[in-house]
This record gives sequence, C-alpha cells and structure tokens, in this order.
Amino acid sequence: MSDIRVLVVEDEPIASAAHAAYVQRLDGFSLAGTAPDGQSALRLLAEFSAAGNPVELVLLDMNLPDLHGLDIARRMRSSGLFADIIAITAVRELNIVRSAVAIGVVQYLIKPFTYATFAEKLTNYRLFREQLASSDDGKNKTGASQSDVDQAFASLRTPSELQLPKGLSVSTLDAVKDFLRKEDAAVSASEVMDELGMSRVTARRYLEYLADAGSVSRAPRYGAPGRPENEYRWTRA
Amino acid sequence: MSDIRVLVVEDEPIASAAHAAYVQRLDGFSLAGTAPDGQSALRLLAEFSAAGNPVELVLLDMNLPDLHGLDIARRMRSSGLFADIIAITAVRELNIVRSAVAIGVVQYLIKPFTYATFAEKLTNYRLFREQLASSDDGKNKTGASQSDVDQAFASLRTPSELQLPKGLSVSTLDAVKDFLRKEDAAVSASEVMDELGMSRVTARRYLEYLADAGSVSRAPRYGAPGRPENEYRWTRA
DNA sequence: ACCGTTGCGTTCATATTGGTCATGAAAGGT
DNA sequence: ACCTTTCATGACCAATATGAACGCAACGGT
Repeated sequence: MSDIRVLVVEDEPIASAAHAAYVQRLDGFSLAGTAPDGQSALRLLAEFSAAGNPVELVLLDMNLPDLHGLDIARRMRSSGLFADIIAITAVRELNIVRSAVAIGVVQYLIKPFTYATFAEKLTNYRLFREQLASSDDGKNKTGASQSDVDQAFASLRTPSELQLPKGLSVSTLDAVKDFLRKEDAAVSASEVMDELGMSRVTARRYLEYLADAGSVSRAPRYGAPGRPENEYRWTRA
Repeated sequence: MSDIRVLVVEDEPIASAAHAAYVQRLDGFSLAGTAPDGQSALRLLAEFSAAGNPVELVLLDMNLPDLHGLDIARRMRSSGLFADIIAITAVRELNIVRSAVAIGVVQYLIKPFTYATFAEKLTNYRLFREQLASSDDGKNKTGASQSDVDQAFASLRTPSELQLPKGLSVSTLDAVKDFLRKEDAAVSASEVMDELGMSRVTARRYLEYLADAGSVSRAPRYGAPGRPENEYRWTRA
C-alpha cells in the first residue's frame, strides 16, 4: 500500500517544522507539503487535487492567522475536498470538538503533544484505512458485515498503548507480544501460561488488553467439551 | 440533559416507520420528523434550524430516490447545517465508508440490523456527547486534556456489549449472525454446525434465540426421512 | 393403515475455562 | 527503615459449549 499523503497546516514555523518532521519519520506516511495559513492551505489542496495527486490527510491547526480551522474544514467540504482531517488545538477550545466531529475530523490532538502521541493517532488512522480496504477489496465477495465496520472504527479509537492501564507492566506485555508474534497460529491463554511461565490470570489479562487495543483478534475455540476457550491471534502489522 | 432531536431520512415507508419507532423507544432521544427523500430532508433541516429548534442527529439512508446520501451530507455542510449523521447503508456499498467519515458521519449501520444494534450505536453517540459536555462545562477550569478527548472518542467508537440471556456469548452470536446474513438461502442447524465447527446443540440454541428475537424466520423442512428439520432464514429489515 | 426406520429436537449433567477478589511480594518514594 | 504503590498470584464462583440419552415427527415399505 502506498503512503498516505499529508499536508501540515500550522502558522508557527517551529511547530510546523516539527510536525513535518514527525510525518516524515513515520512509516506509511509521506509529506505532501506545509501551509502557514488557511488560504494557502486551501489553495495547495485544490492544486494537488487538480493535479490528480490529492492530499489524503490534513493536520490542521485550529488557530490560524486568517481563518479558524473549522472554517477551513467547512470550505474544504463545500469545494469538494474530502481529505480526512486530524485537528490540532490548544487546551482551551475544547467546546469546538463537537462541531469538529460533524465536519469529519477523525482525530484530535491537543497541544503540546509528544511524538509518541502523534504517532499513535496517525497510526490508528492508518490502521483504520487498512482495515476498511481489506474488508472491501478482499476476497470476501459477500461484503463486509457490521462487525467489520465496527472493528475498523474501533481502531480509530485510541488504544492508549502508551499509557498502560494500572496493573500491567511493560516488560510482561513485551514478553506476551513477542510470543504472539512468534506463533503463527492462534494461541490460548493456557498456552501462553505454559510457555511463559506466568499464571493464567496474568496471561489472560494481557491478552485481553491486547484484544481491546486491537493488536490481536479474539475468537472462541469450539469442538471441545467445557467452556469455550478464547484463542488469540496476532493481527497488527 | 434534554433529548437529542433526531430526523429519520428513509424512502421505504416500512423501514422509515421502523426507524422512527426505534428512536421513540430509546431513552434520551426524541423524533423531530421523517423525510422520504433528500430534498425534503434538506428542507426540513433548514426549517427546524431557522425556527431555532435544530435537529442534532440525522439517521441518513444512503440510497434515496433523488440524491445519494453523500450528496445530502455535502449539501448540509455547504449550507451550514452541522447536525451529526449516522449513516445507514446496504451491505454492498462499503467503499463509501471512507468518504462518509470525511463528511462527518459518526456511526455506520449496515442493513439489515436489529434493534439491539441500532440502540447500541445511538447510545454510544449519546455517551460521547455527555462525556464531552461534562469535561467542558464542568469545574475543570484547567481545560480538558488529551485523555479526556480520547475517552470521548472511545465511547463513540467502542462497541458496547449488549445484554444477552444467560448461556449465550456475544462472539458466538456474531458468528452465527454473520453466517446467516452471508447465506441467502435458509440454513439448518446442522449446516451451521458444520460450517462454524460448533456442536449441533449450540448452533440450535443460537438459532432459536434469533428466531425468538425476530431476526430470523423458522420453518420446518420436509421431504427427507427422519424428523423434520427446522430451517432458518435472515429476515430482519 | 400400520409400523419400523430415521434423523432431528430437547434435556441434563459435565468439563473446562472466564472473571473477580483479596492476598503477598516487590519496587519506589519519603 | 517505614509507608505507599504496583503487579502477579491463588482460590473462589460463575459462565458456556459439549456429549449422551431420550423423545418425537415424518417417511416408506408392507
């Protein structure tokens, strides 16, 4: 799959350069350009679109000298530019989140943010696109089902793998992830317990977390007597 | 908090009435009206908006006689109508999901769906609104943080578990439902057993549940020796 | 018409696992 | 050194698919 073309819209030069660098540093994305204000952003978007090389994602700062981010989004939609938008905003103006969602903002970044947070949001977006593409173009001629769409939307949601929930540790999580990646087939909690020497409760907790985060898929294993055993399979590239 | 005003846009009278009934049955929502095509939908939205009583959520069918759902959404945005949209579509046109997201579709429902699915999506939307309102208006003068926004987005996009009778599991039910939707012809319990690898008893239990819930029809299949076999067919619109 | 045959519907006990709680050990801060 | 916080564990109860056993309804040959 080719890279997702990104336009960075940000008036402050230092922040703009930082965002641009972030994009180039991230796999699966390529920088289409940068714009310091709303007018030039709209012009650039229109030019790329006319050249048959449209921008697919806009990192849009809400505070710009000439236009507010919401206005830019509105004008984009009015003129038939349907690039997805990740909004970047300062802490105070949270009351515009709802309007932003209605215009098609897919993610929301609050300044100041770290590279890790940035990478998480963009990666979620990429996973969303990939899941949609695979359930659509794939061999599944019968069409995708509600659960497929739900799962795609779920990967757009943040699996805060940066900030682990209480009770989980990084090293244990890495061990479980490594084991899952190594195994091609689906594994059960008991198998993880045996292989890694941890308790079943612990193994299950980490597997469950990974399932919620979207990194692994979870399905019951039928055929044997007893309560069905969940089996987990690594899905994330 | 007052109810969320909903407009139902759907050309088929039976489906329209069903969706309207669903809305009225659901806590926290009230029906603002119904529209059978795109033109009247846009007119109604404009009228409500002018009367200072705007619609906040639109249940928008994608297949309408005059305009495609995406066009309606686009015109809404162009004319300054920023109601949120839950898209309703048939299985085939999944390729428009991405465009839909860009115009601000917050949820996606695939026909045919059950009331439970419908209620889940709308409830998620309501939770999203409430979380946003509480973290904004609340005492938290320092403003909301990234995690607040993340949490709100999460409740919009996380499939919430709906209540099932004891003895049934969500994933198994999903598997059976997906299989039934994929098969156009009526299927027997034995066929479900073979295809999904579960036992005959289990398959039958889930099929019976779906039949009781009204999602599938049940009829005996004659012609072969032995006790007649029930066959199940997906019917829910 | 009758009756054996056939295969599914139905019920129940059983086998395992999922989930939760409180406990214990280790790590980190004061 | 003491207290607080964090994470893994063991033991418990609840949940859920399975298999076997029995009953039932239509078919088909006599």
